[in-house]
Amino acid sequence: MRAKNDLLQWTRSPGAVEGPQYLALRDQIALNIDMGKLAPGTRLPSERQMQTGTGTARGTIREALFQLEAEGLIYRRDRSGWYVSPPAVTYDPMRWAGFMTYVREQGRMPSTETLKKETAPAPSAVADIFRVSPGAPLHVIDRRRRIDDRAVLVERITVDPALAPDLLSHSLDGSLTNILTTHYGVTVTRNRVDMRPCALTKEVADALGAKSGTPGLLVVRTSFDSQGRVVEYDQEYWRHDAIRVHVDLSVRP
Amino acid sequence: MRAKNDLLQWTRSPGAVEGPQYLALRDQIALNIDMGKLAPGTRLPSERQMQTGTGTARGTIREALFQLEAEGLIYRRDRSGWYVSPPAVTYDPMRWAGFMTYVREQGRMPSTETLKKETAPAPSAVADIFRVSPGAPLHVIDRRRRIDDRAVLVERITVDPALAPDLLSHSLDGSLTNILTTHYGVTVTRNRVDMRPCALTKEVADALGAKSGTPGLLVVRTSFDSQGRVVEYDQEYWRHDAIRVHVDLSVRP
DNA sequence: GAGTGGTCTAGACCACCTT
DNA sequence: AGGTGGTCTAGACCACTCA
Repeated sequence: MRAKNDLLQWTRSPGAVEGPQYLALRDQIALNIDMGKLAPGTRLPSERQMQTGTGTARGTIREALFQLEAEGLIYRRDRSGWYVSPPAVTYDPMRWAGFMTYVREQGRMPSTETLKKETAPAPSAVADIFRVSPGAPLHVIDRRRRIDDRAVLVERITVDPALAPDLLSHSLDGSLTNILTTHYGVTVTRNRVDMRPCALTKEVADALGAKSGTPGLLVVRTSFDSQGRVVEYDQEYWRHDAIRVHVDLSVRP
Repeated sequence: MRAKNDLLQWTRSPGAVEGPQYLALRDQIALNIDMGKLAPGTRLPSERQMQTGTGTARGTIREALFQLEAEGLIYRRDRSGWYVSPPAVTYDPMRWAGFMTYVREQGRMPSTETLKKETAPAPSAVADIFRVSPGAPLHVIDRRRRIDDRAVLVERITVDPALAPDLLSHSLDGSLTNILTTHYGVTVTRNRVDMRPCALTKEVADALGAKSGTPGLLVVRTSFDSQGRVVEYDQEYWRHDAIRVHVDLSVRP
């Protein structure tokens, strides 16, 4: 029953020289976020609430929200509402630290959840990477990872059973590389990382509680041992607003 | 005058179990692109043409196009039309090669254009980076870079005049690092790179012939010399579908 | 000047989350 | 059960590109 949101005060100045009105609304909300009036995790008023008073169509309001989503300032939980994004964590591919480590280092709370684990025949694309014949059995692990209880990525890890036969009998909610090292004597000596913007497919989006098609970042990591064998092949689908990449290089004298 | 596009044959199967129709159209177009029926650079039929026959509203068609844009499969030229995206180039921050070099190595045609060069007072955020007082004069260079004639990024480079006094009198359409090395004896020994998804602001979007708010990737590079001084501060705004990042690391024995 | 995408309105119904 | 976002229709006018 209270004046719940100052967001609605965005009545555009009539004589303004500005552009489209959805950008004016975007600016309004962005300003509130930047000034800290809307803290991370806060839920925005509903789309229909933002309409009240203004003669604005709902579609126009949604345009402003999509814009902010693309910028990483807000995100949505499917059919629940729009929320202010927490700050992104920084990922440094040059360090060998795993998710649990570097998230914790940044003062955040990481957690991992195994969604599925099975030994399944290799699809041909993956078989090529492991240099086995298509259809050969490979361990496949699907996990979901959270930061401060917000799901930020799902990943599919593929491991060759030749290197770690009964891998799936372990608890996989911690560091996988750790298990490979400790229990199977595997040593990773080379790491390849590829990154590209993408849109989340329905399957991934569902697991993240997002809408299919929301922007994401695909990070593919391939680890090799000293003999050049692929140890671990990891496809990570990130919410695009949750990650930032940082690389620092010096010339070796 | 011909049957110009098979894209319109996407009449959804009536009894289908599938989801929203904009995703069906998305799949249709994506399929055509993947199969090579729509080559990179090809222009899609206009939105209103895609409507004809189907009883679909224009808004629904646009939703499919936005989705494909977010995935990086297509892009738009403002008020001109939708086009199939060319393949992305791969950027490896660990190599010290510049844009002109690595684009050429990948069989593509790079070009650079200087939009503006001036010596202007430092905004406080930038002054901090260079460790000068706010308002101190710094060289600022705005450039636009293309791959195969398509504008893919605009960048703003900031250089301390103390290191390169008459830098702006040079032609800046080539490698800037080259000029700094050759003419001013500056040696870069450290490079820091930061990356994050973003949305293109109006100013940037205009320079790229894109619509404000289209998804982008911000790459910030900071170069230092052996004494730890900032040599070059470079903010690159990329079309998100034009770049892919690749890092390869081995343990040093 | 014809055609394009960009913006906006004013409805509607649905699946799903929340309480 | 009520409210939320998700999808969709059917218009309209505008600014701009392109030939």
